[in-house]
Amino acid sequence: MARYGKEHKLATRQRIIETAGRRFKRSGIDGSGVATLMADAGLTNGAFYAHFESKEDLVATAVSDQLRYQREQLAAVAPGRAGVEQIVRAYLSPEHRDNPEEGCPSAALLDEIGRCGDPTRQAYTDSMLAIVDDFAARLAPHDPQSARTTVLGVYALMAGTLQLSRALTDRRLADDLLEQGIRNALAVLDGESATSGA
Amino acid sequence: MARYGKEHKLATRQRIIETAGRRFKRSGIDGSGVATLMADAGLTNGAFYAHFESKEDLVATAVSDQLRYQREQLAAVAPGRAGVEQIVRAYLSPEHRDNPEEGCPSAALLDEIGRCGDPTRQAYTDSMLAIVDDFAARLAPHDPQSARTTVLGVYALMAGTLQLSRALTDRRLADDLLEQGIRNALAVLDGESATSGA
DNA sequence: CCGTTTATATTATGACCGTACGACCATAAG
DNA sequence: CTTATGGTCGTACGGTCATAATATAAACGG
Repeated sequence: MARYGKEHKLATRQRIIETAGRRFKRSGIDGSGVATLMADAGLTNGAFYAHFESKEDLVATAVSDQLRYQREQLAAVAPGRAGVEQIVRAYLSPEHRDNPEEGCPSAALLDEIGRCGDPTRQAYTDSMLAIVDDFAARLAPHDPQSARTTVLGVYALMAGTLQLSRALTDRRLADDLLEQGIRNALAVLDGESATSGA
Repeated sequence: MARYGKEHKLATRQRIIETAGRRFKRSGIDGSGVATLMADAGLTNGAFYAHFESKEDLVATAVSDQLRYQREQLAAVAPGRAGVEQIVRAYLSPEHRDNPEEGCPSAALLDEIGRCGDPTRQAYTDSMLAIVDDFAARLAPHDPQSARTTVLGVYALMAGTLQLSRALTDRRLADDLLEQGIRNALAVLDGESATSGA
């Protein structure tokens, strides 16, 4: 009875989710209307509600998807301290700052997510925990439970630093802040591993 | 010829700015309409444009005002390391997290500000620098220039941590993150002062 | 003490965009 | 050729920013 190959709708849905993720990061959640989101995916607004119950439904889904993608990217980096430093430097780079739509969803949307309803915040929390646990296991295989909070703290540090760097009009200052953020992130990570390692 | 006491309009303007600041922090910038903002101040939408050129004009003004207020609050705290620790603990407290409309404008709005136009970001930058220079002078009277970036980094760390704590639905985890943020902020501050002091 | 003057605020209006839904259509699978 | 699926288009209703016309109220002169 399947009139369309069953991938069709799923592929469309996925396309909407991905383009929406990018649009949200560029224009904000409240700043992105359904019509615009659908146009980004090459569709018109009416088709939206065949794929999602509501805008909030899409928001939660897109946030999850964005964090899932971020998790994959992080997992692809070489293990060990060298990998960690590479991640930190890439995250707190001028390139990342200047291309929010291709970057971290938390840096682009965190305060807006904080104002979202429970379903969206729950989706964010779940996906966030997957990232953090992934990373904690790599960072401290002997005690991933305690490393969880450390990783969360560093993540917050990096997201906040990138946001502030984006908000400043003084380029020089914004660049200096990124450098400072790298030092801070590494100091926290090294300091913590020394503490828990000793 | 002034038929109204000249304070009247200024007082009204200030009332709009202050109530708008609170509303922005609660509902976001894009999430707050002009009519709502005016109703908060006990007025109707039409009167808005007698006080401000546009919504963006108000946003820039309100952001400045919020940061000016934050600067005053910070200046009122006792100097020395004890004062610094007090500030960090108050900032990264569950009370602050759970009352965004009375709290830090950066924690509530930073990513949205990053997407604002130049005038707003410029206003943010100027007010931010006033806070940071204030604080840097208190923290390292001998070398406030270098302390500037340190303070900016800690500010970003704290804002990001508070945002993330607000986004998480797991209360326990959110609380743990705040504690971790306090440790991180103090570690950065103590580490930096040791470096520049030695 | 009262009316005039004028600043301030209200209400009405404009054109546009927001979410959400329903009717209709084209197409591709069987 | 039938059928249901995924899509477009049109629509409802409210909210958005902004402006203009109108009403109100405060301070002054007489």
